Amino acid sequence: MARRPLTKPRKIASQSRSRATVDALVEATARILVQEGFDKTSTNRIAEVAGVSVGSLYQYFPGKDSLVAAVIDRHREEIMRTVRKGLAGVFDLPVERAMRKLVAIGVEAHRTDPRLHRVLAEQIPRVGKLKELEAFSRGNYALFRAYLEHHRAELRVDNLELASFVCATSIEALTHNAVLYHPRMLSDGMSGALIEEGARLVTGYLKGKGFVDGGFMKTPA
Amino acid sequence: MARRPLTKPRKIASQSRSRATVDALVEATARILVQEGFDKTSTNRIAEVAGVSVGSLYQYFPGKDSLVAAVIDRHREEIMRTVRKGLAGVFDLPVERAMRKLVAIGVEAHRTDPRLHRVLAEQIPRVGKLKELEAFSRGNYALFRAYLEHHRAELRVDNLELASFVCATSIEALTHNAVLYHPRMLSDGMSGALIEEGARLVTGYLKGKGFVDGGFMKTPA
DNA sequence: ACAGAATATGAGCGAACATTCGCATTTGAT
DNA sequence: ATCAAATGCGAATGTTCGCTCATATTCTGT
Repeated sequence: MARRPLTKPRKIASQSRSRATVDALVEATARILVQEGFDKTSTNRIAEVAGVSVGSLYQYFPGKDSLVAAVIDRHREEIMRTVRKGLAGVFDLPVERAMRKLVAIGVEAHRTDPRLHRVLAEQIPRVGKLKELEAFSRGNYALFRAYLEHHRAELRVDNLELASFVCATSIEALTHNAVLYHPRMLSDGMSGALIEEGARLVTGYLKGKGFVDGGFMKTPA
Repeated sequence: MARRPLTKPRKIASQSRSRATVDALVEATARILVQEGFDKTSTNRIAEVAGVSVGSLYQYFPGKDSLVAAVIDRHREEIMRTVRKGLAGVFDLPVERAMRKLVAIGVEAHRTDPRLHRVLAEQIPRVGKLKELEAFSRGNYALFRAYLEHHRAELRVDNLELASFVCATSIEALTHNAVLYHPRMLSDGMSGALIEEGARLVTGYLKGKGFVDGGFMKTPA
């Protein structure tokens, strides 16, 4: 009965089986989010599905939101793993190929558990994870900018900041929307078409400085 | 006391002052959404801010969600008014100018009460308005496609469907993100720069069919 | 085998909310 | 002036849900 008041729910973790409990809880949260929706995702239900009791839940998580946050973190890490893997070598590729690769990576990343991705994307504001998400975006965006600086010679843009924003935003939106809302656009070999178009979009933008009034494009030096 | 049971909350409206009540409720909902957030937006609070009683609220709205839905509809209509106004004459403009105009319209549309727009964008999934939003997107998207068909001769794309998706998605994302998350990008005369870049992005995509391996662009016929 | 720490349990408390219903007040027509 | 319908009121009700705590079970080192 040497029970010191564990009033404030702890977050400190595990020595053996508690690991399993934590995993089960996070896994259950993800499953419920996908299959039953955010509203049905109550602490009691999570515990039930995880096969543990609510009490145990509160041993490791201060509340429902932190459970969802854990799911988000887990998902994001999985995505980053995909991205890092794909990013290898891209830095030294010439623009056209690099862009094609980047769009492909975007598609691939969004394909990581799309149903979960969609729910999370929709419910992130609710959990106050927006800040982290913006940070994440800014990261990609900075990475992109670094690439552009490195390849400045091949480009015909003067404002790299703006160009990074334009490209990163477009690629993100394109892949996000395609995967989540137009899945049939990616069935069969169609995904190649999207990648091709996306790459062409940003490549043209980066390499072609604009139109002279007749409809001509200039060629990079 | 000829009181027939009004149990089921009605939605039928007004003959005079009830109009004011309904307006006050919707207006209060919008104000609370912006200033206090979705979570604080309870029926009681809405009634309080609107200066009416909860009972009256339930006379006209079956519940909190329908209030939010009303706000959404109202906002969307305002946006559509802006868009329609801007769209006049665009249909017959040549590609480059049309695109510039379209991006400008996107910026303008998102500037309609950006704070409300942001909250709504974040909370729409919660209210089950996603279907309508998708329909709305598809509308713009169809409009865009119609434009492309009309100007097919000036273009160098073979898949109009795909091209519409690429352009509409990019413009939407660009303007949305710029207005809501990078407001300083539009202060001063900077908005011109964004419009210029966005227009160049899609125009280049539509008119330049792609690259030959050396980095050349072809010129439209 | 034993003690104490770690972990697990789940009924139940309490706060927040949505919603109702009996009644009061206003409006519009006669 | 009078009445019925429309509108408005808000204390009271019921439900949902997060969260706690007294207790039970398991684990680890000795």
